[in-house]
Amino acid sequence: MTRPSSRPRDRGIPEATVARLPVYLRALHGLTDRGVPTVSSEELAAAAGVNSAKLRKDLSHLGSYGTRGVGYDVEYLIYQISRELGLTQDWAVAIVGAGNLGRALANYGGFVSRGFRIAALLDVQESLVGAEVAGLRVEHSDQLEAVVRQRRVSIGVIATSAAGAQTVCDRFVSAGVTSILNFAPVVLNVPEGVDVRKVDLSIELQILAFHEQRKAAGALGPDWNVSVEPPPAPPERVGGRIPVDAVDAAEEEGR
Amino acid sequence: MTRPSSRPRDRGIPEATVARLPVYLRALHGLTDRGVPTVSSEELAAAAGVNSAKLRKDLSHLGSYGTRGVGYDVEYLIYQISRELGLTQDWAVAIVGAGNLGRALANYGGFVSRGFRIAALLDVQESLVGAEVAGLRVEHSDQLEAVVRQRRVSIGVIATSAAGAQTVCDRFVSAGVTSILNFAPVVLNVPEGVDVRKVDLSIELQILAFHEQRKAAGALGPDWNVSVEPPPAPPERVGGRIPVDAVDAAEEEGR
DNA sequence: CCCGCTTTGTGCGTGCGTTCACAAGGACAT
DNA sequence: ATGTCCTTGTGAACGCACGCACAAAGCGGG
Ligand SMILES: NC(=O)c1ccc[n+]([C@@H]2O[C@H](COP(=O)([O-])OP(=O)(O)OC[C@H]3O[C@@H](n4cnc5c(N)ncnc54)[C@H](O)[C@@H]3O)[C@@H](O)[C@H]2O)c1
Ligand SMILES: NC(=O)c1ccc[n+]([C@@H]2O[C@H](COP(=O)([O-])OP(=O)(O)OC[C@H]3O[C@@H](n4cnc5c(N)ncnc54)[C@H](O)[C@@H]3O)[C@@H](O)[C@H]2O)c1
Repeated sequence: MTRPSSRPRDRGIPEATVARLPVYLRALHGLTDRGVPTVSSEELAAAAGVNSAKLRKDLSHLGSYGTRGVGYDVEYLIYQISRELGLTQDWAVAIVGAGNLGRALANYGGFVSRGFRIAALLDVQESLVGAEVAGLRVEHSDQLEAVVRQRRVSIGVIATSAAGAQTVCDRFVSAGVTSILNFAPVVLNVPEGVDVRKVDLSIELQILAFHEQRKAAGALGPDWNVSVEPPPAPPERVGGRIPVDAVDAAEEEGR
Repeated sequence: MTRPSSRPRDRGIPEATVARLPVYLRALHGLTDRGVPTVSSEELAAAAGVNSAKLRKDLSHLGSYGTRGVGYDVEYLIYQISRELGLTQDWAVAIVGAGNLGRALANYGGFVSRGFRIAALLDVQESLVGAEVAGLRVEHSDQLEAVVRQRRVSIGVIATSAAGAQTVCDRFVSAGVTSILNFAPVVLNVPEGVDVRKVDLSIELQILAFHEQRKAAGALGPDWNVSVEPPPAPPERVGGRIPVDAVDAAEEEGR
């Protein structure tokens, strides 16, 4: 009621919606490439692999950008979603860990495509420092804080071994980074206000395995995966309680 | 009421729970490595980064494996979760695409650690075929169907360019693979009964950017990201409708 | 100018997931 | 054997997300 604008009636966009906006955006880019000027919610939803009602509700959170009876103007919608996601500005990203994964990330074209710029690639290992990867020179991770401040890094990517992840995370945070993307198989501890997203290959595989097992189980009857051997330890109590304090510190390479 | 067993009262485990079981499993492995025999829901929850009530409810879906007043036997719980996830058996995985990412995946130790075995690494590019990566020889993707059948591959990983992803996916499916992990920035089309999980770096970054922008906006007042330029196209209608059929076919490198 | 067609934007019912809070259960000491 | 203490397992309340179904709105044709 306060503003006559047709934009966001409410600045609180549901998290589930935010996670889908990039998918819509990609589908829309595909449409512009093919010269399509306008798209209906039905068509766009199909391209994005979602329900059309869900798509419309998602878009309605940004404002009223469609035309009834016609659909959405592709270019305009791209602009609006991009702005909402913050892609109209440049984001400087620092990658720590120049191993297999870190180098693959640095070489990844899709990284740069939408407003994300790799500002630095850091590693602790001396033998890697100075090497050139994707037009970047690997810098020593001692420089982390300096690099973050000087190059206005706002997103940190952790591609180190699991052992180093929490330390790197802490340093990112103390340098002022409040958005972190973590590839190491560790639960990171961060203060309030810092966003962490994790990408965990091992977890994805395990989820797939679970469903795969289900499918197989259906064909073979119930209880087929119950081992003939008795469970390894009929939970027999022996020792007393052992206090566990720094549990989240010691996690080893991807289980 | 039918079975006296203390196991699954209900075989339907919530999807959200399944997604967390691997996290618990990892935390539990960390505990065994430190020789901890028993853990309370409070401690384990802290290690996994979740609410303890949620942890208990999650575990309760598998059965009643805790001891009141004491907690959970670590080894035993590891066994139960592993079995539920299907990790007590071996899963053969085939990776298609031996580019930067595919090679990083093949080299990834955490891949093999828990019952997952890389059965093949395939690529269409002749110059890559025959190369050795992580003890594997790259094979030509013509061999996909043969490899899947002969080596009992049940999980397919797609690490090709976006353009090739759907084709590879179709071939996986027709060869009988019903679980697919997709790294290409494409919405895959699969028949009922096939599970697809996607890992999309670009989406994760965009979600982070969204929240990062939010935080900055709070400090700078509302509407700060509204460009001074008028929106690129005051959605002015020109041409007529253009039918869009194969929308999901044409997607380009990660936007 | 009005009418019919198409598609948006959304109110509403439903179901899932999260969290609180507590009774029930088991271990250990006495 | 009994009491105390601790932790599990879960009932219940709440909130979010999804999808149906429809009224409102714009467009084009007559
Ligand atoms: N390779 C994959 O496909 C893959 C997939 C999923 C997850 N991961 C995870 O990503 C991480 C990296 O994987 P990778 O295959 O590149 O491993 P890697 O061993 O090849 O590379 C790790 C790099 O991080 C550096 N490093 C370690 N500690 C550091 C620190 N404190 N500061 C700065 N640099 C440090 C090392 O010097 C090394 O170069 C691992 O945690 C791994 O579990 C990898
Ligand atoms: N590199 C990254 O960090 C990263 C991150 C996220 C997503 N991705 C996505 O993962 C995919 C692979 O990335 P990359 O960096 O390894 O790219 P890349 O170009 O290095 O490798 C792609 C490989 O796939 C092969 N290929 C293409 N079409 C094929 C087909 N039909 N059958 C078999 N092989 C085929 C190519 O020959 C090439 O070797 C891309 O879709 C990319 O968008 C990459």
